[in-house]
Amino acid sequence: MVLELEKRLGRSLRAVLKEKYDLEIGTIPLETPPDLRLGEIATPIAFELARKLRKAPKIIAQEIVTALGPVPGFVRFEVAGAGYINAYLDRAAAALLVVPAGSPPASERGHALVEHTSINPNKAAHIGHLRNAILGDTFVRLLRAAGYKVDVQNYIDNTGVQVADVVVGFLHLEKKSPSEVRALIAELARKGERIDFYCWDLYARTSQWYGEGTGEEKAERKQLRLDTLHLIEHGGNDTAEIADLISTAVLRRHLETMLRLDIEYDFLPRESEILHLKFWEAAFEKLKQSGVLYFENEGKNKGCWVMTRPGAETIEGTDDDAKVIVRSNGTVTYVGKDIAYHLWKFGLLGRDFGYKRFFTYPDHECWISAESGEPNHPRFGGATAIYNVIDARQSDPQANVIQALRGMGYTDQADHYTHFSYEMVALTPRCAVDLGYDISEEDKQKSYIEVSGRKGFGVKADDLIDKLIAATRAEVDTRQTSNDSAVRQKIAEQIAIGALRYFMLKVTRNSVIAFDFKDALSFEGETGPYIQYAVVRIRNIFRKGSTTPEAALAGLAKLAEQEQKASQQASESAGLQAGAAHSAISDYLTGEANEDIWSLWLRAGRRAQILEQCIGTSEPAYLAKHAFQLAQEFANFYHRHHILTEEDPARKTFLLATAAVTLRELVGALALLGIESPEAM
RNA sequence: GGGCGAGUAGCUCAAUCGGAUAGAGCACCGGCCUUCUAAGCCGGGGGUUGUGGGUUCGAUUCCCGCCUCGCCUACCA
Repeated sequence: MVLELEKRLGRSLRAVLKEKYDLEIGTIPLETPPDLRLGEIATPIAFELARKLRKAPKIIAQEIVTALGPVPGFVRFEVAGAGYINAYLDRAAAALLVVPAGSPPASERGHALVEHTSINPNKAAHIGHLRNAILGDTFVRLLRAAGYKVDVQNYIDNTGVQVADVVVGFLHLEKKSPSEVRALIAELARKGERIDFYCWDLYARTSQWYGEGTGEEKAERKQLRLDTLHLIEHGGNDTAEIADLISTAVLRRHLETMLRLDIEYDFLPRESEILHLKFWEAAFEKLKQSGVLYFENEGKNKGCWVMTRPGAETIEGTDDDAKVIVRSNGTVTYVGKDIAYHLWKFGLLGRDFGYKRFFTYPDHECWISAESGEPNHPRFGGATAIYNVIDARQSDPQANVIQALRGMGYTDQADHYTHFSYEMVALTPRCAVDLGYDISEEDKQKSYIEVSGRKGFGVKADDLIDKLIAATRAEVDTRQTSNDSAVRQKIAEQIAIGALRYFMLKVTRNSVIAFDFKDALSFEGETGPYIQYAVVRIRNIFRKGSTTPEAALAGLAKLAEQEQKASQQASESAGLQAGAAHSAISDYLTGEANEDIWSLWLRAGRRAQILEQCIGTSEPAYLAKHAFQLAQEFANFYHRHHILTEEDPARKTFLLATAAVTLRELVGALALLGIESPEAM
């Protein structure tokens, strides 16, 4: 509603500026005034024009208002302050615009590909990975709600050093053969234990082992690590078999963990297929042809294929700062493989993966890459816009990939490549101590300490989820004495997940989250459960009142219809007094005592506006904030206006409709955040 | 050394493209459960927006200098 009216006002203002001053303004700046007494929409445009027109802003504002005339949906415009133009909505009409459920978006906005999660499959997921997956999954929901077709991908680096490290652990610390590893995986599964937790410890032990022993031993172990990596990359040997067993088993665990948070994927492209299907060779040719890559004959990168870094000044002679893509021994770096993969994402590589089914969700299948796949598979790749949810530390390599695409002439694709970057989740020193980690005096002074999978330092995702569910279950048990255990468990899980997802989403992407159990386990104030609680309260009103939100909204629509009829009749019979025919709905939304109600309706009408803001800035936090504010305004309304005891039937209808609209918007906003709305709390 | 990001209330964070009186939550203090659930509501104290300049009608926001912190800066992935 607000978005529509803003667009309408913008068009009217543009027309006035064109006609009166012969000015073409691209977009008129529109903002929300700090107080409802100053209207609902405002523009400071007169300030901008003051210099150009050599007039005081206040005078310009007045001229614009005079020239504006009536605009449908608005009751008046005022000049305020030093030259603001404040627009006042027709409140009853605006509310009636919010009542109908929004039509589903035309799914013609394009084909987006979102890559998120992408955890190395060699250990359990930790809280940093949760932030990634929750941000990515939420953004997928936003894009879909806005009308994009979205493919969700989770890139699996199953042949990298991290997997190699844990394989070294199995082979050389635990002396296990492939069949023994296979047996271990089966054994753990049978006992209901987590293989990714097992690997978490083994990975940390192996990392430590590399650094122990004599200098000679260290060198040997370093070589062992490298040899293991090469055996895995090459494939077709025992080492590679263990890598495949482990990475696949751990990957399954990651999918299970994420499913607890309602996070699903469509496709899992793996590094092994990018290697074996020779994506790089195809990309290498294109990179050479386009001149993005050149062979370095001099300097420190002599003998390598390199590319100029983004933003680098063109310099004469040797560019020692260039990014190495192919090493002098002929092997390709990570960025090189990533360029090839991204050419595939945009459908520019000329090669494709094979596809196999891997994991079944209730309503769809998740596919995984394969050298030779199944004949009938969905199509992936060839997107028009891509979003890579990757932490801020990787902005350099991401920029390199974009630079390469641009250099190859794919400027449109480069422009639609978004590094959806976010800051890491770290632990507060207090939290680290509570978890039993030994931390240095230096670290104790810091406000946060970076987690490290290599050191086994961090909070595992499943541990946190278990802990959250236990805490919410204890609380639910004290409140829901009449519900049975299964119902309580379901509620506890919904609240726990709501708390966790909201915790990760309420902070903007570029701020480091210093994790603390006290904050994460909080269910009061600006939290997911606070919003869920508002939903439950509204549902209770309808339950106690023996009616439904649908009936309430229909009731309001009927009320509006009757008023319109009455007003028409009045104008036909009484002529001049037509304008004076007053509307009850309008009365309910005006006056000092009703400002909170109007404020609630106004915010309920902002969904489309917030959604566009989130997508335009790749920032889900705005929606999280919106949902909280809506819940907060409802809580305020709830305490001031008692609905079920309202005696005036028309006003009761209106108050019920207010609750119904709020309910719909809260449930909708929570769903976009990936948070369920419980029936009871 | 270079690049990127950050510094806002005791703490954790917001603040739309440069706009009106810098806002929330937590913590703290004081009230409110015979009511549609107190996971809630109301009230209160709390700020030289790191610092010094500049740009202008207007700066938390943009520019320059300085201070502090984090990350990136491999022929690792």
